[in-house]
Amino acid sequence: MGSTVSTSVIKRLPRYYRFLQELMNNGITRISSRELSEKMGFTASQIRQDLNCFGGFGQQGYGYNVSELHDEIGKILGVDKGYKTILIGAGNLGRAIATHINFDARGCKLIGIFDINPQLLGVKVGNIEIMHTDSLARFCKDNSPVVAILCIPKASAQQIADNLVKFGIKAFWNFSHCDLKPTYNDIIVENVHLGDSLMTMVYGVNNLLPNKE
Amino acid sequence: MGSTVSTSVIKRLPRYYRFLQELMNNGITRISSRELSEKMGFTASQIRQDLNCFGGFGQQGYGYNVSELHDEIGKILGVDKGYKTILIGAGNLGRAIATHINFDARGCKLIGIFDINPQLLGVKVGNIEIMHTDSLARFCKDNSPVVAILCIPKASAQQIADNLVKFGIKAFWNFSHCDLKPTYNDIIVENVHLGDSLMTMVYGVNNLLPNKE
DNA sequence: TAGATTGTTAATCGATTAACAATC
DNA sequence: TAGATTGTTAATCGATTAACAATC
Repeated sequence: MGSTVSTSVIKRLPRYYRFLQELMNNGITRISSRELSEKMGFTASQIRQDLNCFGGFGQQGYGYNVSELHDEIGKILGVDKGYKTILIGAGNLGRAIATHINFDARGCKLIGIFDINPQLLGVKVGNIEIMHTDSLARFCKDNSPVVAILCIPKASAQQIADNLVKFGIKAFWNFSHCDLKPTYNDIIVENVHLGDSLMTMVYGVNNLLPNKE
Repeated sequence: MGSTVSTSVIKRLPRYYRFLQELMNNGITRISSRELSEKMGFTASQIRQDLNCFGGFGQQGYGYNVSELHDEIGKILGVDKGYKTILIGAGNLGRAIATHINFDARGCKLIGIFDINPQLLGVKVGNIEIMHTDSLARFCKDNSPVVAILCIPKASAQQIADNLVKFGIKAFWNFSHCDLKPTYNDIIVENVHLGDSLMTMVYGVNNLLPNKE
């Protein structure tokens, strides 16, 4: 239960989950850590090490049952939990996230979208009507969402996050251009810095290409 | 030049860059590794260690000059390079990326957007007209883009990437739901797995909340 | 049974932190 | 000069890899 698994391992779990899904789709029912390692680019040792953080899912002399392992990892990740989720900020990025992400397959259920811009009120994104940020408190009281996705400018992000914690939000998926510091303990924060990711890539290019200057 | 800096360090550079920008905006001209460590949540040791991978930017007894350090890191990252960039896939996510990201401030210059859907031809995203994927070869010949952003379904991602490499693309910012394996060497790939990020967060929630079952 | 492959312990490697001499 | 803080080396910590006994 509570025994903490390192975040390095956790971050690899979704990747295992994806590859196992792929294998299932290809009708492969059984795989050894060595075969999986070749497909995924991890070492077989690491795969066995990782999986054994959660239990012995394999069988000596046989390997792993693909769909069984897939389901186990899904359970560990919580893909079937359907945590009630709201999205704040229905700009370009917010609307894209709302429509592009398969929340249901990843343990979330999108139940509300909010924006501060009155012009967006009632506009539909997927099958959800955008509501005004003013109605957040009421909505949270009535529906008890657990996860909040922040697609708002960094200036307002911290303050809105603080409020949301008061409204009972337990986790943030944060696309705002800042590092959230939740005021309270036991709040999960996953910061997504797309700009940082792009700059990392640019560093790579910059150090790959011969400088022409 | 070529002396390799670990990716752990590289991935922290954009974060330094952001915080230093923030400090500049607040009119702070000078900072010690200890002060910076408190703001950023790294240890002072790590900050000095990181920066010294690239040179001695500080001064004993004084600390670091904020704007100088900011500019040095910017130069290391290549934020002023303006690498010509194209975006493939003008769906919800593609259009959001095109409009939401400040490419110019991150070493990229978005010069073309492509989609396979004929209905999108000529539609403007920002100030760029969507072109058909069929014209990619021609466009690359004429304009020599270096970076490609992939916002296309995973089924077609690998094949399009292979083609783009033939057209001279040197780096991918990949939002497709797959891990790109570029066929050639010396190609930079930055995979962004938004779904994985969400699942990591869900794992956190799942292991934080008391299971009610 | 013999062969294969796991689960798990031990060895290695790399990254982070601590310490301190150099120096502004 | 004395105080502060870097640059850098050494110590620690954690994560990855290798090895192998257990076992299917």
